[in-house]
Amino acid sequence: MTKTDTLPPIAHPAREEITVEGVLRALADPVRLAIVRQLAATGQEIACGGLTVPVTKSTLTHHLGILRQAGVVAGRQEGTTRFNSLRRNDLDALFPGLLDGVLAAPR
Amino acid sequence: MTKTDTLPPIAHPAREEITVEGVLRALADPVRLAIVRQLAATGQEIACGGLTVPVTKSTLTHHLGILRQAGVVAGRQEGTTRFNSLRRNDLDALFPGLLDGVLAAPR
DNA sequence: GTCGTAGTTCGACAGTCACCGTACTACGCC
DNA sequence: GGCGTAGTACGGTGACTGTCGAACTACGAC
Repeated sequence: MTKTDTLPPIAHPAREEITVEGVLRALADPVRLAIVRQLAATGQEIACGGLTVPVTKSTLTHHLGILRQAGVVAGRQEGTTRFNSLRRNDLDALFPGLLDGVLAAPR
Repeated sequence: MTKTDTLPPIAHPAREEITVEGVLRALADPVRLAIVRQLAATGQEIACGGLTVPVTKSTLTHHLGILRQAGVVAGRQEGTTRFNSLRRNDLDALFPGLLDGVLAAPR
């Protein structure tokens, strides 16, 4: 059928699809770690333009894509703005303590 | 003086030298994750030859070097055998919950 | 001394990755 | 409609990384 059934704008992995290795690989980059830290610090959604990272827009899109594919962040489209949020519930449920351990680290 | 003062055979980072990013990067590889899992499962030292990994000896040496540099594992030389152990104390002190979260993950 | 075993070192090679600039789409406002 | 802004897609490039085989060192046993 050609009607607009559900029409998911962005693809995210289901909770069961998230793997430790994918998450670790996603977090093992200074830029992505900075993104996650900012999302965790505010505890709110942040638009791409609201993230403070030392890379260009295209590179930022690249990193957000990796974080999204790994199941670390979720994206919500609203107009031309894309709001990113941390999938804390899923990560804490799958890997309890992991995210807190990473975020608590001084460096 | 040229006497044998302490004479550390293998160089490991001090606890303060360990960084989150380094640890994450070290763990973000299936082979290294398998090594860490085996070390954690037994809770004891394991010689290089006692590790079950699908790579050659030289590649295994390479991975152990990365894990050691990151401060994840410690190596102790005894004759021609090198015993590897998990630096659980240091990791738990620096990043509480991180290692447990990783190890508890089903995949 | 000789031999076998444990592990490291040294290129070399293929694949991946972070990064960028440019071009493009989509939305909102005038 | 026309324009500016938000973000994505694409193509390319340099750097890093995982992998291997072969050569090497070091220790222990015979």
